[in-house]
Amino acid sequence: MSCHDHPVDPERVEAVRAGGLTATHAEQFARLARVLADPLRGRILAALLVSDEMCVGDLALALDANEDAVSYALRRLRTAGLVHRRRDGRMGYYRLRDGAARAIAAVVNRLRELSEVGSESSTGDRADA
Amino acid sequence: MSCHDHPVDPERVEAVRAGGLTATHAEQFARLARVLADPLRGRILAALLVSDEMCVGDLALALDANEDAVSYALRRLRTAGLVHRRRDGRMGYYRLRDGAARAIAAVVNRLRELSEVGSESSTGDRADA
DNA sequence: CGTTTATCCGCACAGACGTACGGATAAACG
DNA sequence: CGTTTATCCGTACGTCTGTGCGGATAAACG
Repeated sequence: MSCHDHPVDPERVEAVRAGGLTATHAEQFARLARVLADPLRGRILAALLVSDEMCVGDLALALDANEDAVSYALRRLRTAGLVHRRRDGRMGYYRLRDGAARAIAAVVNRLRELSEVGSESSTGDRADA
Repeated sequence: MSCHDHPVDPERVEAVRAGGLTATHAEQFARLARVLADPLRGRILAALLVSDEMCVGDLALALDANEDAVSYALRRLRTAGLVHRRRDGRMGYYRLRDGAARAIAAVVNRLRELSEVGSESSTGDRADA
C-alpha cells in the first residue's frame, strides 16, 4: 500500500507542488464542473444563451422535458449562481447572470474541442496490458 | 403536473428548438464535464499540464493523495481518452493525449472565469420569495 | 527461485444525485 | 371566496461513483 518511499523524479514532483492546483482551488473547479455535468442543465444553459429569458414551462416545452426536472435543474443552476430569476406574478423568468453568458459560451466551446479528443478512443490506450 | 398547455412565448421556444443543444449532444457534454467534476482528476490534469509525464507514485506524492485513488482517477481519465499511459517495466507513465493539453488548459481558464461569477452569491437571487 | 516493489483490479460500502410524486404556495380569474 | 394555474418544496427511492482494502500481476533484485 505504501510503496514509493521516495520520488522517481523529484524535480517534477516539486514542479507540480509549485505550479499545480491547490486542493481548495481544485474543489472549486470540481463543484462548477459538476453543475455542467447534467445534460438537462447543459441544455438549459444553451437555451438561455439563445433566448435571453424564459419561464420554466416554456423551457420544459422547448427541451421536451418534465417541468419538475426543469425546475430542479434551475434551482441547482441558481444555487451555483449561474442563472437569475425574475418574478412576475406566479411566473418565474430565468436568464443567465451577468458575466456568466460569455464564460459559459467559452466553456462550451472548449468542451467541444475536448470532446473531439475524448471521442477518438474509448480506452485512451491499448498498447499495454 | 401538466400545466402550461401552450407556450407563453412561442417564438423563443422555437428559437431554442432550432438553436439549442440536442439531447445527444448535451449527453456528450455532460459525460465530459463529469470527468472534470472530481477534484483529484482536476489536479492530475493540471499536474500533467505542468510536468509532461509522471508515474502514479510521483503524482500521489506531489498531490499528497492516496496511490489507489490516483490510480483510479487515472483509469477514469484514460477511459475518457484524456490521458495516455506509457509502460516502462513495472512503472506506468502518464501524459495528456495530443490535443487534450490545449483544450484542457482552455477549459480550466474559462472555468476560472465562471467560478468568479459563481462565487458572488450562494442563491443567485434574493429579490424574490 | 523467493522477495520486494509499483501498479492494478474486484469487491463492498457510504455518500451524492436525479427523478417522481404528493402537497404547498400564491397569483389570476370569475 | 373558490377554483384553476405556474411554480416550488419535502420526501423517498434507485443509481452512480469515489474510497478503502485484500489480493493479483508482474517486474526488479539478489
